[in-house]
Amino acid sequence: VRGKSPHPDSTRTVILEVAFAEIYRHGFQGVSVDEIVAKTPFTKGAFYHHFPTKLVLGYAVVEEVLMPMMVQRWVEPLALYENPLVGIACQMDLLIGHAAPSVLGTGCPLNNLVQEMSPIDSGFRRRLQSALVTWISGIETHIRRGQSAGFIDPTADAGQIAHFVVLMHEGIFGMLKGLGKPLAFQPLFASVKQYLRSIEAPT
Amino acid sequence: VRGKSPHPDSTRTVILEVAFAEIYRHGFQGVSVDEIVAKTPFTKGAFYHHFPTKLVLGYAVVEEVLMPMMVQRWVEPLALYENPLVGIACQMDLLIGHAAPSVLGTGCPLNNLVQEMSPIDSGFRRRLQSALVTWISGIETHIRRGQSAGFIDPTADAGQIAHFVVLMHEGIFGMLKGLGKPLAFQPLFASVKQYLRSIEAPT
Amino acid sequence: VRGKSPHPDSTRTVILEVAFAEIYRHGFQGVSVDEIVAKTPFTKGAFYHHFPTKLVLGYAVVEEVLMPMMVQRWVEPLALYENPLVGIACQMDLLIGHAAPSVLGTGCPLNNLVQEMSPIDSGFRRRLQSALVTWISGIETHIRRGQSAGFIDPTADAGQIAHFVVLMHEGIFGMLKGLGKPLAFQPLFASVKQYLRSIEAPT
Amino acid sequence: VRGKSPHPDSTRTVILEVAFAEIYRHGFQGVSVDEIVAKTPFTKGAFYHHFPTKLVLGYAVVEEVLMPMMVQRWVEPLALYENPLVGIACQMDLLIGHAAPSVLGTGCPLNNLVQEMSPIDSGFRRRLQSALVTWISGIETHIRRGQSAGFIDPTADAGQIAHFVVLMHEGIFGMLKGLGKPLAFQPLFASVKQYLRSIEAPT
DNA sequence: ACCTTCGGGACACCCCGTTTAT
DNA sequence: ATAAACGGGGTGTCCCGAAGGT
Repeated sequence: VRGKSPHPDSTRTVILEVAFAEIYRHGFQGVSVDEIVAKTPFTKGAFYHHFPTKLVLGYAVVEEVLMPMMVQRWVEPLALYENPLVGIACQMDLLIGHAAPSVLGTGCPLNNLVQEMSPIDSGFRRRLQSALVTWISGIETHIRRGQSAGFIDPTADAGQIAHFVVLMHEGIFGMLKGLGKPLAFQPLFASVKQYLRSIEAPT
Repeated sequence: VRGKSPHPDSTRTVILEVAFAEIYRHGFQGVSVDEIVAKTPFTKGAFYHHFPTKLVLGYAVVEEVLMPMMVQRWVEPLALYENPLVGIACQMDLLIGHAAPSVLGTGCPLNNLVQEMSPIDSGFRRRLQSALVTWISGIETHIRRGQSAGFIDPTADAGQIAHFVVLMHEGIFGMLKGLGKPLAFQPLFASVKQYLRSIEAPT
Repeated sequence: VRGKSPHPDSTRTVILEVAFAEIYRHGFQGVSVDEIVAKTPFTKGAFYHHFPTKLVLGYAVVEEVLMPMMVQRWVEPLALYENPLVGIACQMDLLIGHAAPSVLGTGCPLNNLVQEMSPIDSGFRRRLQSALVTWISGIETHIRRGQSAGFIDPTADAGQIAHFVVLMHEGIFGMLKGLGKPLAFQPLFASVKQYLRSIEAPT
Repeated sequence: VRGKSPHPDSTRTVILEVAFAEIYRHGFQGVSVDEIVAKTPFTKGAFYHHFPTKLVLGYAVVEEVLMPMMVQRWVEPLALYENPLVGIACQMDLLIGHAAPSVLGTGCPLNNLVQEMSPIDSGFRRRLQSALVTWISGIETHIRRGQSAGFIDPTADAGQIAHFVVLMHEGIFGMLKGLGKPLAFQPLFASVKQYLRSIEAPT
């Protein structure tokens, strides 16, 4: 944050966002630095001024773009719902069931990177693991709130539920991507709702 | 099938298996033809004698190695169990819960390729989709058998259940890969069993 | 020229010789692989088929081009002279004093590489050291012959003389290169002859 | 020398000295501007404020660091000796024979640059030539003094001797660098002394 | 004036998947 | 079935200029 400029570090930010979009679509190994800079108004010289290597760019994308996005999309909105189980189902229906078909074919950005880079590079592994844990922890907090508020079976293990909720998100993304048919969402979503009902507090 | 040789097409088979192993670990884009042939007793010339391009090799790996393997590991063993729900749980516990930790870090071969290649190449997409559908259909057959035999709620949608069962498999693989801790299997497995119980036939 | 040709591996040889010439003129660090291949009828792909890295090419140039050349130019011709001291002086006069001025400005190939690469890379250092030792040993053999034949003071240390003879060769090359005036050869050569006279056998 | 500042031109001086040291070890082409500035407390911007190009820096290193150093190390000390031949031998023994082994492996700064840059760039060539001539002239002055004082054969050509003395310095540096063994100094030094004796004034 | 951050392209070395000649 | 050759592209570095703060 330098001086009075309104766009303090726009170059870096622009590169990060473009890189995120390209990595999202072609994978980290499938994108070249040339392709990324070609989609920005800058050159490779500017790129390597901000990021020493492509790998470091990848790390920055995870930390500065992907992780905040996961929290913003999947955790924070839950605060708007009194019953977190309702929130989870509604958000899933909203962000996946009603998403553009093109997005569904590309899957979940976090899941994509986990599948591709976790076994290859430990730097990625650590950061992606951290993102996953953050996501799960965020869900867990809301599950506990739902237990306190009497919506969820208080004897259930909140952490275990949170893990499974995230698993179902990743699983849905993966299945839609693999099946290539957005229509597959409804049956899968039905099973999700059935699971969520099974952990409601007994009335 | 060349005549008197006891290993009719050993070259092609060896390449396929080596390629499968390398692709499994580094991804399709992360492996080079050189690396693959270096792990076989053959040369690059032999490689291009059997496969016109790297992409065609990838297709052959999916069709001739990966897809049979999925059926053999996840569908056929279910025939050994009277109750398919028990079979699903037992196989999952056996092949994932008791697998070597190194395998868990590399995930599910099918899921890996789906995540990496489905959005990039339509040839891969079709073949991987076909593999997924085959897997799901195989499960569905056993689910129907379980309904007929009175183990599973007969009013449930067998196809929907089969989809979710596969989703849970891929989800577990993905979560274990992302969390990097094989210990995460037990809590996830607990949720899987809870779901399976929820679709049992009412007694 | 391929097949039953008497030059079975011409590509590698051509690259080696072109590389030697370029390195001779611009130094190893001063030449790019692109420049080298541009001066051959081949492409970069062919280059990296024969040499895994630029460094390995450099090693091969030392071993396969430079070292044989030193022996051929500075050691073998001495066999033609009954008195090796005469041979040393005549060869020096012939190969340096009457060489094209352009050659003198570029110095001695061995000395050039020693100055540039010895302190930087141990692989170069070992090979260049070996070339120097070979040169010195060759000279020493002829010095001993001269002692047996009664031309050289038999009490002198043949190895020490050989070292100094090589030193004078490198020194002359270096001075001519540094002074940039081929005319400087005569006074330097006069001192060389004076030294050689000082080790003649006493009459 | 700028007036009231206590460090008149420290930035430029610091860069020059760091550059000299780096060029000494890796050669001019082997050092990058980045490496040089990284070893100073300044940035690349400061560098290019003082030196328009890397080449100009190289020229400045020759003129302002290397050349004064040569005079100071190899010419001025000779004034301390009544007999310049003794001075030459003693200084050589002192500055080479008793130098740290690490220095010997890096050779003579002047010689290094001559070998590397003289054939490549005329600006370097002129300046290095000038440095060499200065060195030789300095030696020649002392040789004449030695002739007047009766230590050196008065019929000898002082310029020729001076050239050969410098040749021997460069030759020794080159041989030690190439052979990689500081132990080689003694035999070489013995030959040097023998040459020096051969030009003594006849008694 | 001095120094810094930022950016620009050209080019470095090396590897890629592939074809051709043998 | 092979070794040799092919180019185009991979990441990263090079030297340097531009705009602006102190």
